[in-house]
Amino acid sequence: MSAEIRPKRVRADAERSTARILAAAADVLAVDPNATLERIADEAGLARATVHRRFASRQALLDALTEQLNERYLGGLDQARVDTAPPVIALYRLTEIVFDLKLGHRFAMELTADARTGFPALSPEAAAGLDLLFTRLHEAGAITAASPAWCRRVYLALLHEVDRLPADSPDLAPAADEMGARVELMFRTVLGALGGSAPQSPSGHRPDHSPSQ
Amino acid sequence: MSAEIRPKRVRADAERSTARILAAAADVLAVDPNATLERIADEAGLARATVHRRFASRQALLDALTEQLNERYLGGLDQARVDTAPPVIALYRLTEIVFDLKLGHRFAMELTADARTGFPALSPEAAAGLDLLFTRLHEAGAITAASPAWCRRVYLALLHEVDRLPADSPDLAPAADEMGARVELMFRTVLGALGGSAPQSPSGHRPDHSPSQ
DNA sequence: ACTAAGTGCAACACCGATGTCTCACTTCTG
DNA sequence: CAGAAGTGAGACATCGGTGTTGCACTTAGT
Repeated sequence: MSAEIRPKRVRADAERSTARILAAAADVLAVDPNATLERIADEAGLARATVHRRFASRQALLDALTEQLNERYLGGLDQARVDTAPPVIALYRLTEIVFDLKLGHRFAMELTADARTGFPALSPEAAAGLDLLFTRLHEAGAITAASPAWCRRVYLALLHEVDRLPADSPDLAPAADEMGARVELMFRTVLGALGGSAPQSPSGHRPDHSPSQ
Repeated sequence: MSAEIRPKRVRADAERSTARILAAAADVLAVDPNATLERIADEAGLARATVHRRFASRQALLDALTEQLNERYLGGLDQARVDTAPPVIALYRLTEIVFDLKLGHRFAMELTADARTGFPALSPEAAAGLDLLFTRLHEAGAITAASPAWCRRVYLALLHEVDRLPADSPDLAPAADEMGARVELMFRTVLGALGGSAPQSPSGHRPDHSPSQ
């Protein structure tokens, strides 16, 4: 095995291809986790061979996507000040951010599932971040659910459902922008699900009028 | 239409095989929706060829399973008196029944998803039954969520999560029997998620704690 | 107990998805 | 501008899951 020196400089367009593939994969896999590489390449506007050039195997692509996803989650957790801000505020902000990422939540949800389908798990760091948030929410009395793991599951499950909700659903009515409405619904629903009284709670902040900020 | 292959008269033997296959399929597919027919046959203790004898194709098996599932849901909806009983009671009873069915909720969840994966939809009748229940819940002021479709999605999603929750989760503590604990958690969680304040449950438990912390 | 139906086993063809390779062509980069 | 790196297109091998068939054997029904 000769010490092969791979080019340190990746050509700009190659990097762009990689990005497009990952983006396309996120989109396509969000809808159908069993989508073909052909389908993904198609969505990315590239040839299937190119996908194989950038990613040695389907699994490699999945891994890379998972990694990217986890990084973004991690970034979101950080940006939402999950560890320092008032937990209810942090939850709302996090939800906003996650929706803003526009990443396939169906795929993201699969991160919580076992690897039987070939999907790796949510990174321990990201899980820990979420756990911290829910622990703080519990301590603050904003929710009654005790175990962070359960909260995480519920959060991700509802995230998926809200994401998949048709834009013209009556439950999305109140807010002006659609994203805001989704965040609103999501926020309300998780808090309720985890035993917190979202809208009328004195400790909770009420995002009724201007939810996006 | 029934997807089963029945030449003339079905031998009791064969019928039993069919049942075992359907049961095995429900179990296996609940964990991995992409499981092999081999895997299913294995679980049923039968040869793969036999599966093909009873069901012309994988899709046929899926259809039959879906049909069976829908029938059970329908039976549960009826048994829970969704149309006449006080809606909150009906919800609790329905949840009990559905958990009792021990059907793969992961698979059941897929019923709500699009047919991209080859999974057919929840039958209109069953959907209508659920819709009726949630409409009545809304009218009774037990929940604030307006659209039955959204309620349905949340209900099924949470059903899946509660089903997949490890038996030793701290959130399952209160009740004596595990099933009861799951029903309890499920009941509390859906009502909360849909904007209702979880009342004293029919089983006598008080799920809400005073926010003394 | 006799017969028809059902099953296990193994072999086989088939199909779709994955992964590899080559070659002509395009696009970066220095 | 020139060479290197990247790409598209297509052919090709491979692999796993599906569906079929034949044959020996077991089981149910009357």
